[in-house]
Amino acid sequence: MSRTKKHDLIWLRPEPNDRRPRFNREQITAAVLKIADSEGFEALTMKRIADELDCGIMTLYYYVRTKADLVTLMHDAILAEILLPQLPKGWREAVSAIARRTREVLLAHPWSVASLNGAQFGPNAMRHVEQSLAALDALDVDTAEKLAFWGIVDDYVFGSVLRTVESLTHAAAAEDNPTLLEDAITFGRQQLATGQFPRLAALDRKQPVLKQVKRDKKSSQRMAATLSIQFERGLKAILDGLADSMKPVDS
Amino acid sequence: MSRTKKHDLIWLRPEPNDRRPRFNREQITAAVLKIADSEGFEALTMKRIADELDCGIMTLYYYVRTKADLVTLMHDAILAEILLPQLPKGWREAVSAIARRTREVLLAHPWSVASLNGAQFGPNAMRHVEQSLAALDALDVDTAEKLAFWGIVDDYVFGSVLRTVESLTHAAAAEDNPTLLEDAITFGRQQLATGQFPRLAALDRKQPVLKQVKRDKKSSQRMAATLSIQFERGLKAILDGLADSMKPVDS
DNA sequence: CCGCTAGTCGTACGATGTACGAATAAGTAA
DNA sequence: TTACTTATTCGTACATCGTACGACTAGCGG
Repeated sequence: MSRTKKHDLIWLRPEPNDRRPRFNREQITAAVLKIADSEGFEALTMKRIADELDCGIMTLYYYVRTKADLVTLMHDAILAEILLPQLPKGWREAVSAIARRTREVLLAHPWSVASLNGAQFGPNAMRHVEQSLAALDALDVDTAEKLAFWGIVDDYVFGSVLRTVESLTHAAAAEDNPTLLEDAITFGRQQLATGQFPRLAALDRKQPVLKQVKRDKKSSQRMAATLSIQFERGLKAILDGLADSMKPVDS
Repeated sequence: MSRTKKHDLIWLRPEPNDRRPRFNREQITAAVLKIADSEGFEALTMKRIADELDCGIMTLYYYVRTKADLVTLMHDAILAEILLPQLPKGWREAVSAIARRTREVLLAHPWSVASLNGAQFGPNAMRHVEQSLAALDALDVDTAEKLAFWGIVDDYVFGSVLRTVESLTHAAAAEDNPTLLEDAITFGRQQLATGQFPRLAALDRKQPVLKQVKRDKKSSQRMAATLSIQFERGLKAILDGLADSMKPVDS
């Protein structure tokens, strides 16, 4: 297991390099992100990570106190990705840009939303909040109010991503287990047949939802586009509503 | 372990009652909910559940194929709770009522939001959607549009609850581990001291966030009230915005 | 050359979900 | 009654997981 043997030839002996550990947190975070992105959050095993880095499992615990720490690192990395290099002019555009960016990044790492139970507030979280406040600089209200404003938008973004990820997960599950989809359809039909759901039944009659859909690239793209439009609509509605709520009637 | 011994006295022998299993899913669901509510989602162990029901662990697998099935049952139970006995008049009031109810119930079962990865669509989910559509009966748009409308509101509600639960979790964690809170404060101060966060620093100067707060019942209530007001504000903004987006300019 | 200690990681343990199949008892047919 | 069937219960065994403990190694300052 020892990777550096005692050799006589100097060229085979590593240069004394200040006694550095083999890894640093950045490398470990990168490995962890890679695994989570390509194999899903549940594939994140200490063993899997150690294999990826080609080290012993327990070595990881030199860099990190617990597996939860790794998740914290992952979240902070994500928040770094969310940061915009610069904000567009105008608070509305700025807030929209941050919201869109947040959505994109979270969707690119579908495990992120599901796993943020008890996420810790790290350096990049602070940067993100600061940037969100900066987006609202032009607004003539106090900081607490800006935080509230931003919170509402963020709530919507997170909720939207949450449900989107949810539906993508289902789609994926249906893809590699067709029986599941079949069963779901059967169940849906049964329920509609009870007559308890007139509105849903009517919808299904007009444009059948309960049907086997061939999932090809085209349909996925169309679905993504629909979801994106839906998101924009909600975002616009919220911003409109909030903008209204901020200018008092007497102006 | 056998709970029914062979007795000679008839009164001690159970009446032949049609060979019924000891439990049904309803009872199991109830037990599971009870545990999750009182001890948290992570306390939900097959062993813990079996103990609660006073049966062997493997007995559970007669009623349920996998632990995930239990979670599915839990979610459906929650959705049942969310159903309103009747809807208020007027779409705005109806939608608000459903949204508030959803929030209340989800907050009453904080594990629900965190655990809804891959939740299955059950009977009560259908009822919930149907009711949400019913709330929008008065609107003169087609069903797909109503679904979109409802989706946006639901996204916000979920996101809001998600973040609220998040902050409650943190508060609880800080409570039974004061060191954690201390560390967080130290970290925050360090970060602010770097000067990278002028807006946050200004906020902290005006009304210090980074301080030890004695967590008593009063302060929890005040926090809950604040969060609730914040929620209402967002809800109003969304409904205003959506209502606007639905009446075309030409009327 | 010696002792120290930063860094690595093998071993061991307790906890978990669940596959398998044995044990039991209720019902049915003889 | 007796024997057979089968619904229901659950003990045992196992693979997998996170991680505590402590042994080992190698590079450093003395």
